[in-house]
Amino acid sequence: MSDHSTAQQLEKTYNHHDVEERWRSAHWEALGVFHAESSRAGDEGRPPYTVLMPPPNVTGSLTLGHVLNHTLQDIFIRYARMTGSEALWLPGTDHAGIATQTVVERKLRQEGVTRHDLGRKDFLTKVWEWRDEYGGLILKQLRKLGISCDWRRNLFTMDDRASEAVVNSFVALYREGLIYRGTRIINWCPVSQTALSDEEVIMKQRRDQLVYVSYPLAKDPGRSITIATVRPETILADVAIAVNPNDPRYSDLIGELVVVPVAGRHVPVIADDYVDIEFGTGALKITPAHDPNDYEVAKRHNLPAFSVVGKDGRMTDEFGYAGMDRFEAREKIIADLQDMGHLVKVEEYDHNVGYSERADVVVEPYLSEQWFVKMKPLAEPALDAVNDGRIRFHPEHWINTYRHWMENIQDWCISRQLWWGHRIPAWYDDRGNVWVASSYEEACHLAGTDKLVQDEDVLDTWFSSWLWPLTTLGWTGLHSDNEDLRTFYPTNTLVTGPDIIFFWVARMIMAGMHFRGDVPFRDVYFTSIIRDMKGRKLSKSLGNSPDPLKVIETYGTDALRFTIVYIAPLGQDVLFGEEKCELGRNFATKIWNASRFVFMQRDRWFDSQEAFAEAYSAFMPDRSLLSDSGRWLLVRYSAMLDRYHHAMSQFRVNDMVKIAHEFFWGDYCDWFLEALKSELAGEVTPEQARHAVCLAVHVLEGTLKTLHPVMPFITDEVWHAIVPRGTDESIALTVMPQSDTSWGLDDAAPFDLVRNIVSEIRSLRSAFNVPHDLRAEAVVKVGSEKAALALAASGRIFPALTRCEVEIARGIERPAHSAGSVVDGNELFIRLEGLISFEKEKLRLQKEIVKVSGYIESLEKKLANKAFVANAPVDVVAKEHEKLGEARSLAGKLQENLGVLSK
RNA sequence: GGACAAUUAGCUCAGCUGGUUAGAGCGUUCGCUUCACACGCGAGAGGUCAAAGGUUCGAAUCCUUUAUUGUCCA
Repeated sequence: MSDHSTAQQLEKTYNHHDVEERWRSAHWEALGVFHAESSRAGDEGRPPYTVLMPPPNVTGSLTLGHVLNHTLQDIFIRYARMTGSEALWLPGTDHAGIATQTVVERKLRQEGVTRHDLGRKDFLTKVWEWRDEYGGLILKQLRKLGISCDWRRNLFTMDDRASEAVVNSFVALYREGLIYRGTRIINWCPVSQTALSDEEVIMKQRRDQLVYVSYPLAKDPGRSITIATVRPETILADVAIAVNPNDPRYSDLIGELVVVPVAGRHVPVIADDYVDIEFGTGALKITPAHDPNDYEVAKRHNLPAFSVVGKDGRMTDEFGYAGMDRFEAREKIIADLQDMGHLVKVEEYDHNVGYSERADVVVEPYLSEQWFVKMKPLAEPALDAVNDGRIRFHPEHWINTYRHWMENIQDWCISRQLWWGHRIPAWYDDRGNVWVASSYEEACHLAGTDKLVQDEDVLDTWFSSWLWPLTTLGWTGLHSDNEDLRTFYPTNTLVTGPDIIFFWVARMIMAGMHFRGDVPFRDVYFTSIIRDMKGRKLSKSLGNSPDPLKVIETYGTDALRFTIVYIAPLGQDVLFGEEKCELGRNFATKIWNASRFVFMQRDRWFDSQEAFAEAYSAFMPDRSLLSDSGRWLLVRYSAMLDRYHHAMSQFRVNDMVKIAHEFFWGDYCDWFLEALKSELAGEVTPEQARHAVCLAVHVLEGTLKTLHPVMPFITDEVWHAIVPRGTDESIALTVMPQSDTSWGLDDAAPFDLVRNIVSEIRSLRSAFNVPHDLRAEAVVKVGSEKAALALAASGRIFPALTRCEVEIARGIERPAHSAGSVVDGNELFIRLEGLISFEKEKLRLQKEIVKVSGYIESLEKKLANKAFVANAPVDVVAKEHEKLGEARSLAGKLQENLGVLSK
């Protein structure tokens, strides 16, 4: 037990700084409250429930996207914990190869040093130093969100354990023939100077010049063939001109040699089906080193490939452009072609061009030797797992995207020409043979020599991320096994953005299926994309991304968490403005104040904390002691819990939050607590009063639990004030309430009538501009004995809620000088002598009658329709009859009232 | 060009398997410092559910086409 308990009184005003400081993550971390143990789960223990945190980038800092994503994960995990699961949330960070190396290199450049000056070893030392100093920032910021992961298990993708898994899985895949080394045209980023996978290339529309160039025939310079290209600078690397074999325009030229302009080289005209007759001139220049399709064509025709653009995006040719930037060279060669008379024309041309995701420059198709993963064999089981529902996507429609990618999958280029990352476990001997092994020693053993040089390249960061569901649970290779893996794998819910379906989600499924033989998770929840109020994506350059830490400072973490979930429906984009957090802040304040009120009543009706604690622990709602409002509350509470749990089972987190919010504010505060005020002020026995107070606390506590997953701080604070509780106890470890169906419609009906009458009286007062401080008299001509009982039981709440004394009457006529209305078959009249204008009241009644008549007409028409009566289900028809009966009765009463006024 | 999503009140969105007199929050109008809360309470105004066809006894909801917007893939 702790040495102190929390205060039983809440401060007069809610201060989120104090509250969130008191229950911050570090407090629970020190107590180990969010730790999960495989020993507590399993067949005899609690069911395991695991959430895998998408590892944030170590170079990152907290964004609203993180806030949404991690709040959702926290909601799933806290809900699971409170519904009996052994809930494990696995945190970690990602080493982000290119991003991190770029950051550190930029820092070094400010000191006037390049990584090459330092050398590989010293550079990596610098990166680790940087990581130790700044890499924890994002985790620190995440803790501010109050998220409940098992921080003991925090993993970094470059940690020894994760690295071991990377090496072992690489070796395993290589030995199965699923990893190979090959010369191919890959996407090259000239800024980062590394290969990229297809997924790291973003297609952007761009306007370029389509340049028409004529190539003279070698044997007859008077004749020429014209091609169209957007990359005239690569003319220097042309090895052929290709035409379609079925194109009559060029059939006589096939086999001829043409002269490459500027370069002066003679190249053949070849025929290949790949050429599109319709496009451009129907003749295509073939530049195998600078275009993947050309590369294939060249291979078919045994043509050589050579390159004129270097790793840095500058020309490397022998024709006078060497050293120029590729775009500069493009301008120059157009001018030169013009001068030499080869330029036919230039057209503006819109097309899509690949850009490097990180550096935002045009990628260069670059011919080089790289490592690849053969994807087809891995994709098949991964596709099946989603197709047959072993993995479910929320929202479901993302399956289409997933399926499309899986069915058209290309091999994955995994080597990166970087220093920061997992170095490829391949060694070369002096004859150029490659030896793939888990260690240098093993490679030497295989090669039979110790004169081996390791491959210079590192692996794509995603090559470690795709193992995340395995490595976070201690997997280091094919033969790994441990209690955590057995208990917590497959994990349950993955919350991530749809933008990384290919990068990450799909590949994790492949890795999970391949290495562990089972899906890595069962449900994938794709989060909304957060935009600004104008619908634009949040970006640093637009300056439209609010700093979550500042928002937290202003509104509070609970407020931010609540707001972002409240406005983020499943599968829709979210328009976020900082001021929307008022919604969450206002709600937090409401919770605070309502709780304060309830605690005031508790302290008024109980002599001591102990007396309350004793009565409360024994509390069971008792019909004979409850007021109608209390019974009504329990019905509403039970219905709320039903909808709440249902929403959660459907992954409709934002519904779940709305359901709890609506119940608390609308039902609990606006009706129950208001009724309770006047009930406690009236003639109640102390026993009834204490029972009512216990009920108020009981439902407050239950509602706090339902809100706890989304608002962890304030709910813990208020929960600790209910009865004395140690600071080592948490609402997070309590059990979520479930609905209780023993509270049914009969319990709700009496107070529902009272509520409807209260609303009607308020409307009438407002319609006739009755001064708010004027006490008025109302009469209800009850339509049933039940109604009479209900009004008698709750009569004392009317003056407080309506400033009207309400009298129950039978068989009376409409009182003179009154406004009248009908509520649930009961007639209501407010005496308003001197305030009522007969004309106004007549007009109001007439308007009402017109409205009801229209309604009656539509119902009559419906019921007169034989097809409707014949085809519609019986209960639907019955319901329409019922509606009609009620509407007719209402119209009759209104008509009668109007008659009285007209007399 | 293909696939997917969206289009409901001034704004942001609910409305799930067709049967409501179409809802909420914000904003707005009016009244209220009522002993938990003005970050509040109460009462209003505001919508031919993007358009046109179709299915059906019945369509905001299902189907088709069109328009607009967005995302992904060529």
